Amino acid sequence: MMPVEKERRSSGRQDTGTLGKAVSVLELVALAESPLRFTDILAASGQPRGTLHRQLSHLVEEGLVDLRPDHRYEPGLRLLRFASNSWARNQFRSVAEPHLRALHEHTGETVHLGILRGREIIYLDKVESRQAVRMSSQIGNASPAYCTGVGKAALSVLSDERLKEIVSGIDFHRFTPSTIADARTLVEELQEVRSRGFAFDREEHEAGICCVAAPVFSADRSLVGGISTTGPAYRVTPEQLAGWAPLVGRTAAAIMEDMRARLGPQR
Amino acid sequence: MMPVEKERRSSGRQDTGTLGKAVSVLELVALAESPLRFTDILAASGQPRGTLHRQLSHLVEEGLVDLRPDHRYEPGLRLLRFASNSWARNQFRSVAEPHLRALHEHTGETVHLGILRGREIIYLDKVESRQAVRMSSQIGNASPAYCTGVGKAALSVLSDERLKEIVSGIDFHRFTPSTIADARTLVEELQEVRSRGFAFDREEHEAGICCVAAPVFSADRSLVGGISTTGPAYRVTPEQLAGWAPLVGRTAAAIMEDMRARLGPQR
DNA sequence: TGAGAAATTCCATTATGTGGAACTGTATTT
DNA sequence: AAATACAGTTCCACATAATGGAATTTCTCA
Repeated sequence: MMPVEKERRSSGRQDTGTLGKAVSVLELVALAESPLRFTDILAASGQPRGTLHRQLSHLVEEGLVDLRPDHRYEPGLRLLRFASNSWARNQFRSVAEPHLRALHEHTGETVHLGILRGREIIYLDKVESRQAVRMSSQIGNASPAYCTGVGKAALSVLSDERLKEIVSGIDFHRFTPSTIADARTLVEELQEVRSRGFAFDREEHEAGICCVAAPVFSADRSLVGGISTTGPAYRVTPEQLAGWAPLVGRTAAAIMEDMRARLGPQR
Repeated sequence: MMPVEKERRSSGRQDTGTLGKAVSVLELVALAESPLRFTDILAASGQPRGTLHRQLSHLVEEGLVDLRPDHRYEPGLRLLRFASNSWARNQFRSVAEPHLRALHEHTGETVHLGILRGREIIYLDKVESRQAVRMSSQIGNASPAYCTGVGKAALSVLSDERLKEIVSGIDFHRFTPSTIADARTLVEELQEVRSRGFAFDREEHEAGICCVAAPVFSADRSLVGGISTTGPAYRVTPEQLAGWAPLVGRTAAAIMEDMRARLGPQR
């Protein structure tokens, strides 16, 4: 017998045993562009047939995944239920909400709230310039931190140690000609963001989209994120963005003030 | 040794093994009013210490649950990410959306889209009368089918067989004086809904809130739900509701028409 | 600073998940 | 209509990974 060494997962994933594998499968289904067939998941997951079949059965049984009559798997409604509560009760988000509205009133442009998770920014809230788009497609979406305004603002308040750890793991990708595409440039940029107190995104993630962002963080910096005002490049000039910066900064400060008041100073 | 018979879970839950237990714990955390301590979860879950601790560690590791510095567990951001995609890509919802808007334009009141899952209605979308409340606390929320307009509309299009199965499992609870509180009354009411084609909710779930709802379902009725127009009792008279009924019915028909066109007639 | 509560770690035991292979059902081709 | 290929499901000997009682560490607040 020679168990040698069980092939280690490429990403630095710890061992979360059976659950981890099931969640990988769930992720595959949840983030897929369209409902997947068993075979598709089989190929993508690298799991053996029998195992995958049981995993999916259990996920379906639990309502996390739905199996349609045409044998395609799609995310289940129970996910929505879980997320709905966590969103509604998220303290970060609920504290920030009125401030985001106010910021939107002043600027007339779209306002975002995002939070750093690993190397990604997850958008927690959004106030759109156009009318009611309830749970916008953006909420819950993730974007790389290194090329978004909110992301750079968030990164800028991390300790050098944590920052180094994160930056070293970034897989840079040029979304547009102005995307920052290497660690050195990013760190330099973040130095500037630190001294300025806010970050710009000049079409670094999406062509034609710019923003100003300011960091928001809990007292112990265990929660790090940011807010931003975003607009189309043709309408929002660099001067305009710079003009909004102080307001965005004050809004961020007000949110942190409120957080401290509500959550107590320990965090 | 006498393993006798492993205590069967009270609710008709199948065996989903390790995953099922982990999901129960996740649900506990996700649906809790506020972040829970380890001990709270321990008591609520009935799991042994060591086991629960590992389960939570794994959930945290996977990002489904967050452990705050004060040793309290709260739902993790990854849930949001999963749900965001499933919501945005949900075909039922996306087909219905423009129709919901139109219905809202005509009535001026809040419009809901809900889907039946077991004995509950899960709200998939909402167009509010007042200004932008993006992902309202309602979206993703669940309410009992038997006392909501959307729920009764959905139940009314089920086969007698499926209906019987569901009704027999309902745990009736009087939310208001007018809540239907027994199976017989419910079935009678559903007969009426069937012949009328739409359902009313006259303050049966929440005092002061009424609605008219019409069923929406896929061709094979594997997906069953409904749409409704809701308003406060003081403003929305029974006559007003009845007046809206045909419009709500036509909207539901239009949604089903679109679904058939987009998903093909098989479903 | 100490007592008590809460959280975390440990580890022998065994229940549970694993995965290769066989099987069944359903399209597609000749 | 028979043959072929492909997708989905079931099975079961085996080994891994979950279990849970108890010991240990860490927090909390008199």
